[in-house]
Amino acid sequence: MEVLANAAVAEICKLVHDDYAVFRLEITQSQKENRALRRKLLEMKVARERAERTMRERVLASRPSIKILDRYRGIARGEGHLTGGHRSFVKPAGHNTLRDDQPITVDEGSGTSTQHIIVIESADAEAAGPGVKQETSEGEEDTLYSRDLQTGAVGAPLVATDKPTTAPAQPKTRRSITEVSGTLNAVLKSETDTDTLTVTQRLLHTGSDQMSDQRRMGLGRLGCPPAPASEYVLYGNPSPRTDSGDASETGNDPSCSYISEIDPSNMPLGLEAQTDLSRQDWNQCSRSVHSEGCLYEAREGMAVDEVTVKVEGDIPPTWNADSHLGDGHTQGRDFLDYRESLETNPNVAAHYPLHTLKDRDPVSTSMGPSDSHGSVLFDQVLNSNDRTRAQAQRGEATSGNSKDKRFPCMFCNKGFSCPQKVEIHQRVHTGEKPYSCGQCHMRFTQAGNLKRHQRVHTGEKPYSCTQCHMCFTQAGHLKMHLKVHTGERPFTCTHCGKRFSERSYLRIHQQKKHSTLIT
DNA sequence: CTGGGGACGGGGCCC
DNA sequence: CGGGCCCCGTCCCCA
Repeated sequence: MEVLANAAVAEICKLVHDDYAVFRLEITQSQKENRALRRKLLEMKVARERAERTMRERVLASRPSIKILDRYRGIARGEGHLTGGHRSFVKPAGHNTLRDDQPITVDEGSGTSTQHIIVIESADAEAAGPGVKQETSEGEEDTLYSRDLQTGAVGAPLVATDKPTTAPAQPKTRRSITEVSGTLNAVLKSETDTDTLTVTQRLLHTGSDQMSDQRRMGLGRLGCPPAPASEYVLYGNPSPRTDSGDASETGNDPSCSYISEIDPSNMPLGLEAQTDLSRQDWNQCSRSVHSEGCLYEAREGMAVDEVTVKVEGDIPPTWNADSHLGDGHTQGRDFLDYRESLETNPNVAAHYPLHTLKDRDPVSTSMGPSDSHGSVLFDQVLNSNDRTRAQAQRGEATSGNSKDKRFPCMFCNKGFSCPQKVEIHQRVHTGEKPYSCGQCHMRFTQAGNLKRHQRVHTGEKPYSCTQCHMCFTQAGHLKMHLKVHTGERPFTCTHCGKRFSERSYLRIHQQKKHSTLIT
């Protein structure tokens, strides 16, 4: 018996050993590929940097100034320029002793390091104050960005996604490489949507709106803003195995278990994973948004460190909001509920073929996506769903059983009287905003809302108070205002009897004073 | 309290 | 007459 047991153990050990060897081999190969890609990236950076510096030195006068490095896009900004000296931190192309864990520095300049480089890591150039202008014009930047978009498709070579970097600071380079090495997370994410969505949800709600419209115009094939070059350098990595975490950089021996707590700064970005079709678009969108969220939040100094995702063991391939999102993630849950609805709601199949949503690009179908779309858009989607849910809880949502409302929403099953109503309503879920303001790039789900909005620009205030000559852009505001004169306070607190003119005031009051919510 | 926007229902018009 | 489409009014939320 013992002999048999020993034999079994020995056989198991042998199998494990063999598999381990194979695994290590594959990891090593992937590491090599990663290093090769990394080198190509650096070579590209150096080449572009040289070219750009040469051009700038020809054109601009030599005067010391401030250079702001955008660490996330690799685009140097500054009013002036460096006149030479030690300002390049990228390893030269010919340097072949690159080590993964080695800070990459290059002195390609003249060696007269007399300039100071101020690295403002957390903000755009605008935040640096009026004295600092962008050295790179928006047009140029957009052009570059467009190029990135064109080359940023799946399978795009690593080098093609890089952007010219006039003076990439060491942290930037280092960061990029860290991200490149973050392929471990890529596989983890591709295998478990839950990770992505959790992170996405966290990022969505810290969205900023500082993207230039031109950049936002560059939507991916799903209408989602693509991750910037440095963020998706491994997007569509042709390497069949991307799960080779770089041990030297991540500190995780790839041969070890993949149980890891993902470094938020190393979160996978823009990674494409083939999932089932019914969820693919949403996944991709959310990933793209996630990528953008990471990027732009980071640019704004947002603490991406908020995001902590634990990946342990086997995570079910199907999303279970309750098990993966705790309290405080209701919006994320709602967002996911839509996907769940897509899969489970019989109306999806019964009334609207799934492709009707899948084929619809929530953003690209809009007229000139140009606003703060990305994270903000999905933030709105998530928030709006909370509202929808709240309305449903108040009984405002119908079940769809009504004879007059026989057109149900494929997401929430709410019934509407006609397909157009459903289409408009479903924009709550899809985020589609077809109506764009020509003055400010605001976008709306309904034409009427756009029309109302445009009064902001025209200054039109058609609703005048007969009591005080105040004018309002909305009839509802006038109606509300009239209560000032009439003293009407129809909303009474059930706890203290205090009366309010608006329901929202009452709710705020009850939240603050009585810690309760009106029902 | 004001102002801006999200969302929905109703109604008119046209085919 | 019904459906599609559009406009408008309205309620509501939030900053």
